[in-house]
Amino acid sequence: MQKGDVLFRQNQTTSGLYRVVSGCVTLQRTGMGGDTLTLHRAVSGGLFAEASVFSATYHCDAICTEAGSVTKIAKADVKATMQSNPAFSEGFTRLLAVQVQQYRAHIELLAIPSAKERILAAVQAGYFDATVTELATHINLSHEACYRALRGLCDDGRMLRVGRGKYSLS
Amino acid sequence: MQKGDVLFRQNQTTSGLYRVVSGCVTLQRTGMGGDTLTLHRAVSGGLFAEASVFSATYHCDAICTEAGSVTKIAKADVKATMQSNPAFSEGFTRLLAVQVQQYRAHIELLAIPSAKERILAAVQAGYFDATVTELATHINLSHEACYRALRGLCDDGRMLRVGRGKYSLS
DNA sequence: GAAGGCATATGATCAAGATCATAAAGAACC
DNA sequence: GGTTCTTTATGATCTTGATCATATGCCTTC
Repeated sequence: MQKGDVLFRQNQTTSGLYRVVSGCVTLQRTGMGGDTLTLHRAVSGGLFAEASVFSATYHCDAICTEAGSVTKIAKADVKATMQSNPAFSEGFTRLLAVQVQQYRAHIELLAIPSAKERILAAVQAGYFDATVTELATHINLSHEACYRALRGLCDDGRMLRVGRGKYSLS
Repeated sequence: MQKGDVLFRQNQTTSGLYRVVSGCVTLQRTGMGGDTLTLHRAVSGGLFAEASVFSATYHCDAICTEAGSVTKIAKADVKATMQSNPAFSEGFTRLLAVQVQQYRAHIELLAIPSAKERILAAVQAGYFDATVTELATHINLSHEACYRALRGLCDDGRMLRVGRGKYSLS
């Protein structure tokens, strides 16, 4: 899996869910204006497209953003294991429940009007694990606004610039 | 259950999920600034707080916005039934999977920059089933901007004003 | 090493939504 | 009927983030 590779695109028929062995995959949707929106970032050990097990088509694009490898788990296998193994079933359901709550938290984050406060909340929530540009697309900000807000937070003393493109909570 | 009643608040210990028999309940979170954000609206027949089955505490407030009644389903009952009834288990899991996709779609909706386009998308997605004010809190707009955008869409001929506070797609 | 691409960074300008203010219609309550 | 509250609705002003422009550092690739 190389950077830029497309694992699947939205509206494609679902075949199963994926586990990231190494590298990084983002789930994103492309608006009518060509603007991309990051919905999820899966790194080593993470799963993605879990909800596809109950859907006929994928609802977003899966793009590799860091070379590595993934394993696919077929829909049928998941369903069969859910039937036969209650523990797996509960685990899988819990996984989705956690996602529901994460998305709710994310929607709440997006509702924060001020760019600075939004970024601070995002950093505190551990969203900022990649590039600033990536963070920006994740939290509905232009990357310029994102850089400026980070700069502002550093000026306020609420964050620290620890290197080029590297910031941390103070 | 009267209008304004609180079914539960965030951070309270979870006891189970709910089914709305009649009336309406909204799940909302209150920001540090006192601003409220609507995360979900459950009407007759709808469930809410499903994800709480796998969580120790509720992650938002449940407020009655229209008098009616609800039934509570205990966490333990859900878990037990999931163990013994694979069909129920799959159904419940599917419910959460659908929610995950709905939230993703909602996040995508929130990413639409233009107020008019965002509202149009929200109306097409069937979000506009209550008041304009309610819709506004649901899609991260001030209610003033919401009224104005609706007016603009009517002027454009893309929507129709069918009465005071009533609009429909043209 | 040269070239190209991407992330970083900042400045200037502009448009769009937030905010504040005001008012009228409708519903709820006494 | 009168009072109060909410929703609807619109106007004026202001802030803020989007957009456009530009430049540099870093990494990859040839």
